[in-house]
Amino acid sequence: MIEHNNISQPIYLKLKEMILNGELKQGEKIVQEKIAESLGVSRTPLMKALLALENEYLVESIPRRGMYVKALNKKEIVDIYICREALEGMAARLLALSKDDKIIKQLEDCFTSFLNKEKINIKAYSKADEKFHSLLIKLTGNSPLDKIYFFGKIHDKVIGHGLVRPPEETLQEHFKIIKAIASGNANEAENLARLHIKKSRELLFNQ
Amino acid sequence: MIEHNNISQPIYLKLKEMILNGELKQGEKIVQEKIAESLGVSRTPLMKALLALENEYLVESIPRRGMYVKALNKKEIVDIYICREALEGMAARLLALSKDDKIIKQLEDCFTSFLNKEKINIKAYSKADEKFHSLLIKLTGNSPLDKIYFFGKIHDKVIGHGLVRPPEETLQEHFKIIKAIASGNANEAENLARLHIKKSRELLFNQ
DNA sequence: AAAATGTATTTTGTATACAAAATACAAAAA
DNA sequence: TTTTTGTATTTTGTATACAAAATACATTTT
Repeated sequence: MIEHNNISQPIYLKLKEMILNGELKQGEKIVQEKIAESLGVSRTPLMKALLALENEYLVESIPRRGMYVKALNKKEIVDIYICREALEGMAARLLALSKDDKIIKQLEDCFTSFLNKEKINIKAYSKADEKFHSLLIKLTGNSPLDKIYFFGKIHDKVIGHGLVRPPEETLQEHFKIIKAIASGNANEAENLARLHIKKSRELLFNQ
Repeated sequence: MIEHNNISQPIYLKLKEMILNGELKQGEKIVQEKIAESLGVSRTPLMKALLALENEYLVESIPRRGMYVKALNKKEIVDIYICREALEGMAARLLALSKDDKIIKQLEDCFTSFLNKEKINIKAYSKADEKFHSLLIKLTGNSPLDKIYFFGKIHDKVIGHGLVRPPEETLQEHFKIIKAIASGNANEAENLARLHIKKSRELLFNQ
């Protein structure tokens, strides 16, 4: 039966999930007919989804050869962190300038449940971390910024558990960033947000 | 006759050109069959090109309605400039840290022909300006950064002639940025690159 | 005349068909 | 055995076909 309501979107989401959870492995070739059949769709909407994923650095196309799950080398990971540094730094600056209590609240809410905890659940914290960083971007209301920030989920895949540094170390930093935003100190907010990413990058790089 | 060597790429380039030079107007609907026929191709490779353009903020898709040439409002233009501020600032920083004479040479070459000129040709300077800013990004060798920097050409379209401020004002600034990069002063390079964009943004905003 | 309804046309979204390029693999040659 | 060559198979890139949604437009109703 033929559907006409955006099959591409679910395919896109499904493939993204499969890539991020490792069901499709790095470097693996995506044979269109095979994947299309396994998902019960034709190659046309599948191709749309793949092109979207290519633009998110999750899939790589080699013309006349096929689509491959993007395999990130160390340099690319570092380069992605450098981009995040620039973008999240700017986001923190913008939020500090906006002075909106609701924004502070939402950012704090990511982490309040982890305060004064003896042991922090890594899985839960990792999710909160991802939420926080993506919120930082979204709350700016700058849609071009949001459009080019698609790296958030990538490191999840790169680093097994999704965290480069332990929660004990980063929880503090997150609240410092929020505090700087709340105080309206744009320079401080930007610097702290950048330092936060930079520390992780340097740790990854010197591994 | 059926071709099998990336028709999408030329279509993409052609459409991009048509959008940037105004042949396709902002907000105009792109009726696939019409464009496909006028380009002598089918809808399949056209769709690939359109999806690529969508990811570059040049085309907007409204599901089940069609693809439209993206019309940028003032907020979006400002938001794009904010992104450029973050990205080009970071690029200038990276180049300053890299300390490579060839890089300095290439950046300088963009503008040397305009030095000590009585009258500067706007068209030529506008092209040089675009070259400079895209080089700034490319020379970092950071491919994710290059991938997310696709705004360079957009303001060309937004601002008629492609320049927000007169060459007399910006020529100086460009050389100051290059000088800071050459001296290896990363903070200075980043600040100047950001200020350069910010000034144009503020001018646009207060129009 | 304006609004509502129904029908015809257009256009999108998806599936399928098919040619050419890429790949796999077996047979022949070195 | 290793390399080369030729053939069969697979897979991509493009074109086309077709159903459903969207749009246009004329007719009817108020």
